[in-house]
Amino acid sequence: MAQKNRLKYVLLGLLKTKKQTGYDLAKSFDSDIGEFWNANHSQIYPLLKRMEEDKLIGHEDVTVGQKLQKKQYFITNKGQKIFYAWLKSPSDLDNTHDEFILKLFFIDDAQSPLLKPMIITQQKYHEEKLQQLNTQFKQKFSTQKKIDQNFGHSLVLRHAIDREQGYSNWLTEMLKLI
Amino acid sequence: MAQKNRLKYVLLGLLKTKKQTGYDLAKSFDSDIGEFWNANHSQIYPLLKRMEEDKLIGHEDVTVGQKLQKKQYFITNKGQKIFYAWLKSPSDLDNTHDEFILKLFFIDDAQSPLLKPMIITQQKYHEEKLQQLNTQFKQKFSTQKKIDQNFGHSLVLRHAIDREQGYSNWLTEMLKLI
DNA sequence: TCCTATCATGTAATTAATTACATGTTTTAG
DNA sequence: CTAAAACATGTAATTAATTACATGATAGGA
Repeated sequence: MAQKNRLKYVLLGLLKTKKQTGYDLAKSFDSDIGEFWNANHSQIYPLLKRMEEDKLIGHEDVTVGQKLQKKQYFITNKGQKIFYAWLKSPSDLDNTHDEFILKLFFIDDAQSPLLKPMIITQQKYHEEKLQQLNTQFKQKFSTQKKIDQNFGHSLVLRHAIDREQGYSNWLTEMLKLI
Repeated sequence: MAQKNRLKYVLLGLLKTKKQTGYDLAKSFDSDIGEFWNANHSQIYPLLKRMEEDKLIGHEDVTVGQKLQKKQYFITNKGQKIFYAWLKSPSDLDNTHDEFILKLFFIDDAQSPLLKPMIITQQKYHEEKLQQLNTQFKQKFSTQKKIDQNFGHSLVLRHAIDREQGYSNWLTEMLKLI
């Protein structure tokens, strides 16, 4: 993919809640937000530098222990402005790149022997995912208070669960069809 | 995004059914396959050249009218082989880049005034999409025969419809919640 | 006959994103 | 005390993908 650069907004959104280092930001993609967005540190560090040049963020140097230098990034007013402008702007949806769907497209013949094993493998994968997401939801949103304080996050996780459930159902339906 | 290069397999898959020019292949992404995969001619032409060097495809020159030179590409045995190897290989799913979901993630407060207009805009979009997909399905798969001959394609379209329906339902649920 | 849409094929410049390379510090568990 | 895991920050090389640049032919309708 070229351009769009929505990662910029992700970083601003993460910095909106609290000051963080590039390392902290990179870690966010391993857990919660990683469910639907990804980035590695080698993309994040240079982007932070550019964003600082554009005055969307700033940083203060923090020394840990004897020598370790950390950069605590924070969002600026300008950063907040463009973040909220983005939030209010119309969203567009990239088409999903689901490799299984792509493969399926090329199976012309309903009787193809390839079909069944493909579906079963995929089903296993999505069922695991579904379970994992359900566990995650229970852990993160055990109380109504937690839901209210991270409302968007809870909606997004609920959506991911719905999506996986739908996928799973569709796969089951397919197995019946063939 | 960098690498994966599944476009290679898409082109092979398209050439599997019939000989085509780069132009024809590029057009495929405007219609059916474009629902879930994209590519433009400036990516396709160089890739075809590379694929020919790798002996996955070949071409014959066709002259139309007085001077127009077309290149009719066809798949080779080697191309068929790696295509079917790919079909049988395990699939992985890139995470979806849904900008609306991303924005939602950053709405912490259930009472945020941003929420409602965001959802309504999105709902309109997905309902249009759903209608459009339903029309497409009726047009393409009006008879059982047509379904049987393009089985994978029909499953994929059905999946896209399910997905949109699920998305729509989820948006409706959200509106009730807030 | 002329004009426009579609057919047809490329290259260049730029950006996004992944993988690999590179280095050093601090904390924690055994 | 020591080793490993986690913290912390960068750069380089490569590939994927988009947008823009560039050119020309053919078919069909007005």
